[in-house]
Amino acid sequence: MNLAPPDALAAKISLHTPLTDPERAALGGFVRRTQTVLPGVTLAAAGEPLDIATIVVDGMLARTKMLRDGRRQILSLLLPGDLVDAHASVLKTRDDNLEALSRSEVAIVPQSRVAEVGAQHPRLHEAFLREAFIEAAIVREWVLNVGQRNAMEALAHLFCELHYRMNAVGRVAKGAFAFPLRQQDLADALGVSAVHLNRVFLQLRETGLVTAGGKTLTIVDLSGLRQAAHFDSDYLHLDRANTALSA
Amino acid sequence: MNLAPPDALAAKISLHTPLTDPERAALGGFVRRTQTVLPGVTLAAAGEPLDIATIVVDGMLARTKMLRDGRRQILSLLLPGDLVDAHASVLKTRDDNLEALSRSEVAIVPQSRVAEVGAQHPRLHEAFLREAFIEAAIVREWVLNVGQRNAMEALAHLFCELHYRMNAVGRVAKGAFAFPLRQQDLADALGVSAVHLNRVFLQLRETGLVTAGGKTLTIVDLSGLRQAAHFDSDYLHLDRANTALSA
DNA sequence: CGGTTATTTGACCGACTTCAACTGCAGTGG
DNA sequence: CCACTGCAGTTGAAGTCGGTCAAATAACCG
Repeated sequence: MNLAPPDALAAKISLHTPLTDPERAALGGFVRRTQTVLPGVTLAAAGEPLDIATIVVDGMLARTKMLRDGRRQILSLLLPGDLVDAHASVLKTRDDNLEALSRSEVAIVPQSRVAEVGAQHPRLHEAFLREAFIEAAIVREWVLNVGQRNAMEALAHLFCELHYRMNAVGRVAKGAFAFPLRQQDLADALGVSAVHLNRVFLQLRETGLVTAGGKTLTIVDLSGLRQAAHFDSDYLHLDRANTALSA
Repeated sequence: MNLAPPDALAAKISLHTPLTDPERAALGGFVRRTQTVLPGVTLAAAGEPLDIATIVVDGMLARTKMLRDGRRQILSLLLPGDLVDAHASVLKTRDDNLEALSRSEVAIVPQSRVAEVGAQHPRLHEAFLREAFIEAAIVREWVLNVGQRNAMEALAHLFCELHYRMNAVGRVAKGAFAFPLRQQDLADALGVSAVHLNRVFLQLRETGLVTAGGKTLTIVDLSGLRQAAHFDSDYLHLDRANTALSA
C-alpha cells in the first residue's frame, strides 16, 4: 500500500545525489530487518550511548526532551525515510529521547554498520551527513516556531512542513497523509497546553484550510495554509523535490 | 589579556581529542588573519551559499532567523572558540543569518580550506564534525528553553550555559565573563519581549544569584543558579571539562 | 555637551494556562 | 448485547504570564 520500505530513504537521498544500484542495495540492507514499536515506547533515552542509528520505515516518532516536573518538548518529528542519529557517534551519549508517537516500523542499525557502508560508498557517507544537517536545520526552524510564532501560525507552519516532508517521500495523496499524533503531542511540539492547542486546531479547521479525521490530515488549500504560516520551504533543503508545490 | 586566539578552539577540541603540534599549527593557520565586525553587522544571510566557515576569536555572534514582520529569533550564541558552519557545505545555501552582537574578531575560512585541513588531519576532521553536532545539541536544548521553561527559568538556564561554555575556553574568572548583549538580544534569544525580559532580569539580579554591569556578567552562586534553572550540562558534551564545576 | 540608544517603569490588554467537568469513542469483559 | 473502563477530545470559567504602548530615566558616544 505504501512505498516499499527502503524507497523512502533512497528517495530523499536522491533529491541531492543520484544513486547507483549498489548504493541502493546498501541502503536496502539497512532495512532488511525491521521491528514494530508501539506508541509511547521510548526506543532510546538521554544518557544512553549513541551506538545505534534508526531508520523510520513507517509511522511517526519524535525526538523529545523532558523536564524533571514532567513538561515535555518535542524537538522534531521523524517520518518514514528519516535516518536518525547517523554520524552522531562522534558524541558519546544521547542528550534526548527517541520516542514512538504511533505504531511504527523501524530498522535499528549499529553505528559500526553505518560507518562501514559510508566507507564503502563515499557518496552515501556524504548523504548521511547531509541528512543530519537537514534535521539540524529543521530543529532551528522549530525554535522560530516555538519562540516567535503564535499558536495558530506555528500549527499551520508545522502542517506545511509535514506536507512537504511527507510529499518528498511519496506519502501524500491528494493533499492527505497519515497523521497519527494525539493533540497532546502537537501541544508538546508547539510548546503550548493541550487545551489551547485544541481550541486553535478547531479554529484552523474552521477556516477550511485543513481537515482531519481518522489519523489522517488533509491539506485542503496548501497555498492558503502557507500564507497563514508564512511558510518558506527553503530550510527543508528539498532542492529538486516539490517543484510542483512551490508554485 | 585573553587567551591567544587559536587557543580557544584548540582547548575545546582537546576536551575530546588530544592534539598534536601539527594539528595545533593547522588550527592556528585558520586564525592567522582575522577581521573585526561591528555589532549589528550580518556576516552571512539566509539564501547565500554555504561556502565559508567562521571561527569566533573574540566577542559574541549569533545565529538568527527573522520573520517577515521583523520578529527575530536567536538560535544560538557563538562564543570565542566556536567553529561555525564547518562541514555545512553538504548543503548548498544558508537558511539562517550570522550576526555580530558585539564588536567581534572572527576568522573567515573557505570551506575548501576546512576540507583540506580535514583531509590532512583526520582527527581534526572528526573534531570539526563533533563541534557541529554539539552546536545542534545546544540548539535542541534551546527549543526546550523557549518552549517549556518560563522566562525566569530560561534566563537562568541560558546564563548557566554561557558560564559553562565560556569556562571551557578559559574565559571565566571568579564567576565573571564578558557579556556584551543588549537586553533586546536576550529577549530574542528567549522568545519574550524586551520589556518582559527586563523585568525578569531585574528579578533574577535581586535574588543575588548573578550580577551584571559594564558588559560583564558575574555568576555569584552557580549552584543556586543551576538549581533555579534545573540545569544539567550533559547536552554541552564537555566531557573532561568543568569537572570542578559539576560538583 | 548634545544626540542617540539602551534600560527601566507604568498601565492596560490579550494570549495562553490551569482546573475541572463533560462528551464521545473504542476496547473489554460480563 | 450492553455495562464498564479508559483515553482522547471538547468546553467553560477564572487567573496569570507575558505583550503592547508609551514615556521617563540612564548610559553611551562622538
